[in-house]
Amino acid sequence: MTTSVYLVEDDPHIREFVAAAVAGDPGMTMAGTAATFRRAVSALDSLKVNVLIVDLGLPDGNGIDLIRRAYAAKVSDWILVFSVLGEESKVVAAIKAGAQGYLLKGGPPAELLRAIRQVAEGHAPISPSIARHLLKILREPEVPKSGALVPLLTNREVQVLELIAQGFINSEIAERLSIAPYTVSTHVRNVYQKLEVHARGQAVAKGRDLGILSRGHP
Amino acid sequence: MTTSVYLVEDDPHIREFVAAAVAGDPGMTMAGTAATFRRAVSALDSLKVNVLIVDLGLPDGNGIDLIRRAYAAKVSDWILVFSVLGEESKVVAAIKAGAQGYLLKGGPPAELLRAIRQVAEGHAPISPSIARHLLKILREPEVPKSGALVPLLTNREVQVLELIAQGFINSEIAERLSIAPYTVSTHVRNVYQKLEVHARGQAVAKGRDLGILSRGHP
DNA sequence: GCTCCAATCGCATGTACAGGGTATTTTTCG
DNA sequence: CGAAAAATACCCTGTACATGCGATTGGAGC
Repeated sequence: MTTSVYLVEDDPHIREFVAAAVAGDPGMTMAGTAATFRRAVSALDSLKVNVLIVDLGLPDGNGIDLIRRAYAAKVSDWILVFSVLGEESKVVAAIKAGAQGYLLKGGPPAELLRAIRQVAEGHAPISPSIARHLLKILREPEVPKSGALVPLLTNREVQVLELIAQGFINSEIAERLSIAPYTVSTHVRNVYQKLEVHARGQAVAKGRDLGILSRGHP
Repeated sequence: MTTSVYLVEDDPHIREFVAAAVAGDPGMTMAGTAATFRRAVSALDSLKVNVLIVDLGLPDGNGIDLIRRAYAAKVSDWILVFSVLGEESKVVAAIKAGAQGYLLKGGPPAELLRAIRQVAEGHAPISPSIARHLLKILREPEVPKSGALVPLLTNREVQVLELIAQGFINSEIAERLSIAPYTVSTHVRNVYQKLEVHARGQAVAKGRDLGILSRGHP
């Protein structure tokens, strides 16, 4: 049985390169390619292949998001990330989104083919440097404690900020906390001052960056 | 420079097998072996090797604990776990304890030697099945999706949302994107509709949860 | 007892925002 | 080329927001 491959990659050179490599292997066939995030997304509907290869450096969108969609839609048995150096920070996000393998560009063609063959056989191809990155991440799962520079919000302020992140307006927050809307305003103002922001959206963003706000459930 | 190897393994057959394999490689030397947890621990004091290989299936003790001690005592540059099938649940624990690589028994001798050479060169040798296990673990914290697909924002909408997360008001966003404030309003409205939100803070929160917005640098 | 601070409540002002429309141009893709 | 999608632009209305200020209460800690 042949292994069908679908490639999402913006660079035409790499696209042809991969296509040629796959076409040259008797056990594989190219099921198609997409050059942009948007095209890939619209192709997902009617797509059904064995291996989906995604380049994270797409010009028009979020490769992680694409992986998540493809994974949710079960368009492929396996998803491989094909990325350039310097995007290692996206490794975990990509894996969480559903990728089984993570390859770095720049290797010889044989390595790519070997990786495709590996996933088809149920293995997980991961570049050595990526594997090292994974180990590091696993070993230091919790290090958001960056010194004591994090502004300390009071309990109430955190509660208010959390409700802001959920889209409530001040009067609704007041209701939920059984306090007066004026008081909510005060809390909001104090949050702004401590986070050095001046808008609700910015406060939410900074609150997340600082680890004050917990993530939701997407 | 030769790579010195120390092996902790209870099965005499495997011990001799590994010793023979290492001895047969001109670039490696066996620095010693230990058959039990107790012996290995007492050997740690005066041990100093390049690669420490630990079998997790020791009869008299906790291999994870041994790794932790060895890691804390810095007795080796690298620690490899050499385990039998079915002990994958210990993978994460071993890695957190300090192991850099995780191999499964049963492979050909060449694979073992290759792994030792890999760690000596700074790579992380991980058996394919172990790698798959790691991926599964990494992916598990991900909350199961409720079927709803990730809303698809256009480039402009993402840009606008990013600027909102940075605290800019619509007119400032318009300036930065060289468009009319009215247009920004339109984009914001479209973002709200797609994300099913109705406030700036909520949009930022959801954008982050969905991976549309990248995190900042806290 | 006194101080500090979180938490509470209040007012006033000007601006920004959300949400309802509609319509044109530019890009993209088949 | 022609259809579709994205990006652009505009208007209006009522409400929410940001931000200036002052003030009281209750608890923690010295």
